[in-house]
Amino acid sequence: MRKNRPKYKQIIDAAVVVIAQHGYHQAQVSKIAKQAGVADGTIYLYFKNKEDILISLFEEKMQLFIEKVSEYIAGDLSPSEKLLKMIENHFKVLAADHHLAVVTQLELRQTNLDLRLKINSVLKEYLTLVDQIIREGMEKGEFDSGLDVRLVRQMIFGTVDETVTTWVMNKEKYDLVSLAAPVHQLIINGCGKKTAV
Amino acid sequence: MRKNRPKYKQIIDAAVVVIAQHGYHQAQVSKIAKQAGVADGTIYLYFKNKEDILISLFEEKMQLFIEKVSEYIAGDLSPSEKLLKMIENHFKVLAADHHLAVVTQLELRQTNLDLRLKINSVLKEYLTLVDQIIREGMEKGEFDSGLDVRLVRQMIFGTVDETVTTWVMNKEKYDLVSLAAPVHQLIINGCGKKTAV
Amino acid sequence: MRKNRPKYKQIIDAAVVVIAQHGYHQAQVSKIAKQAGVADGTIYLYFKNKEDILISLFEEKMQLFIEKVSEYIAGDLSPSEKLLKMIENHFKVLAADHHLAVVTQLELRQTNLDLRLKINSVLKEYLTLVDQIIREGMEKGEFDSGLDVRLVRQMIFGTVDETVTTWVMNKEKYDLVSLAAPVHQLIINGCGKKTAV
Amino acid sequence: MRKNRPKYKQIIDAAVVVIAQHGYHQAQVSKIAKQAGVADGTIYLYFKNKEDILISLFEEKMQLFIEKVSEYIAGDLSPSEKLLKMIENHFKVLAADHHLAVVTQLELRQTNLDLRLKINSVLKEYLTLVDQIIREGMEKGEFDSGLDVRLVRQMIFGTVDETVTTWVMNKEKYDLVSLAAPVHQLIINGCGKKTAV
DNA sequence: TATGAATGAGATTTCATTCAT
DNA sequence: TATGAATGAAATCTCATTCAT
Repeated sequence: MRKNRPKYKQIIDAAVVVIAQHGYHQAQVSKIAKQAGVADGTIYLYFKNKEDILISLFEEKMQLFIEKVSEYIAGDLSPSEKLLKMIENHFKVLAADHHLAVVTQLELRQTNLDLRLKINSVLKEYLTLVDQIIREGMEKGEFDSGLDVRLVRQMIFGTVDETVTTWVMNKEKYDLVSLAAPVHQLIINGCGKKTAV
Repeated sequence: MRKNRPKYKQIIDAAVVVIAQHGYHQAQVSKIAKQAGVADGTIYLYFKNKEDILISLFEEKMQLFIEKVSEYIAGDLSPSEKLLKMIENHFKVLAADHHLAVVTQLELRQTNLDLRLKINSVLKEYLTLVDQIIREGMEKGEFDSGLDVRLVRQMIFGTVDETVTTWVMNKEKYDLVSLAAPVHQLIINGCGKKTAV
Repeated sequence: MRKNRPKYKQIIDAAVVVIAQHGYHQAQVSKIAKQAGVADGTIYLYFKNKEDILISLFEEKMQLFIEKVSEYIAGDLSPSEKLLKMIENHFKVLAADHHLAVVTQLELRQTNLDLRLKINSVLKEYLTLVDQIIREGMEKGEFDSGLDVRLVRQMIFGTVDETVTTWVMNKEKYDLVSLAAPVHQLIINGCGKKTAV
Repeated sequence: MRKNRPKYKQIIDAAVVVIAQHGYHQAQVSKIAKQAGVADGTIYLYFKNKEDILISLFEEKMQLFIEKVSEYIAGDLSPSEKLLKMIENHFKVLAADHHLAVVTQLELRQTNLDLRLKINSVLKEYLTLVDQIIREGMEKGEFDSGLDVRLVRQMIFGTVDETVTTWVMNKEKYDLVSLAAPVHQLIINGCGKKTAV
């Protein structure tokens, strides 16, 4: 399996660094090869083409989110607590890796539509986990049972994503992780059962 | 003033159509010129360069959002109602113009970072209006007075934007405007005063 | 006759200024028109095309050289003195008009071959006057009767031209006119030591 | 070193041919590439840009002049004989290569000022050799010790250059090399009759 | 596996010239 | 005569990908 070959990860990490430092449009294959310490042609022994590097990069890094969140979901926290953990994890991973944050929030969005659709389908697995939390919350009576799962998922992901992007665009000059609690609160309020109307 | 000359709008509208139909990276100046019914060189009598077309396009169309929302804000609706109107307007404008929706949600995001920052500064005016609604809601006691305005704004814009993008990516196969009420409800719940905890 | 119409000289003078200030390749017709205070289209009422402006400019300015030299030739100076006068005049005219010097020595040489050939044919009249002086010198026994007139003319013009060009390229930081005497001396006497003076 | 790679000279020679045949302004990179038998992009592996091709071309060919003249200078000819050898060499090199003559005398002068200044600084090495001959002649008492070296150099180079240019413009229809002696004679002795020989 | 020299398609922008007013 | 908005042809350079070694 290609993923086990040493240069596979080497090239992906080089891509993250090069894209973060030079920007998506200045991240030529030759620059990535140089950063990875391999020849240009070697890239093509591990990846079908440049787009494949980016998708693989996204798949690889998305695991960092999915593995953790899967753990939380399997655990016996309440749905609201699971959501908090998920948001915290999302913020922590990106706050811990500046390059990755820049790449996922800013640079990778400059790609063509075709690539974006492929990235979206990688993202789907993550979003499905969000859906599971929402459904569990509704079933357990913690969230309003009349919620539109898709809309709520969009609210959650939209809010989280916009929060991270704004943070990156502001040069990460405030603490992202500490925003997890208030963001969670805003979302939970939105999902919460109406006490009395 | 260039904006009053007939070909200014003509070229911008042509750009929207061409970008929507062919995608950002296939929207060559010559294609836009042809669609606008002018010579390639004529484009440069109205716009400094290709990037300038896109920024102008965004500025021009952003007015469709800002003017309406400014009206609502000036009116005597409650903050919650103003927010609903804003969301409705946002969805209506984009639902009514397929090309524009594709361009703003998908194509214009493929531009380089530099252009995106310029687009963001145009967007700022719109976001400021959202801030005004949030603040008014907090002052009038309709929203929780302890809210972090920036976070709430990010939630609102993030949710609305994600909702529209998902709708566009799903080929607009369901009704966007009817999502205004439930999206608004989700947001209001998030902002609402805690009745009892 | 077009040359008598007021805007003819106005446009030529504008061309000299614009070319001197912005360089040949940045001397667009629209810039010349603006400097001359006329509309772009007006240029074409006086000149067939851009090339025609330049040739006319050269013809016009070449008169400054030819008229004077014709006078000297008609006078009763010795051939050697006539040559000195000619060189002096050449240097004086260019030293007195910085713009003209830059245009003739540097900018006008960047034109395409076709234009240069036309300019050369304008120059021919001037070179013919040089030939007359040489021939007269030979006939009067002041110059060696075995001289190849064409070669001598090339030496004279080549030396004079190279001297002016070097002076312009050195930002005209020394006095050009005072070089007339030694240049004349070199030409008349050559480098060889006079066996007896 | 790039100069040792076979395609470096191949491209330069192709440039000389293409420029001579089609003229400077019609010497597109793609034409040069085709003539050199390489792909357009290959040009840019050897040269920074189009201007770099021209400067390199000039540097490369200038060696043909400099090497020979350096030899003569090192030899034990008299200064006057060295000068004759230099002029002869200058004429021989250009007479032997029609394309090169057209390129250096006509086409390369149509370039913008910036490039011309760079070419001039390459030329400087050659002119320095001329200066050496002049100084040696003055020291050895062969030339007038009161000469202004710069002026003499301008006379020599101006005369030689003008002679070659005229020859090229006249379609090289007479023998250039046989002009070396009379040109040398003119320079050495001037037009003045020797009072005693 | 690994290399890296070579490939070649493709698009923005300028500016001399025209022509309807 | 005079205007100036509109025209449209034309060329440099980049960079993902290949393939002979």
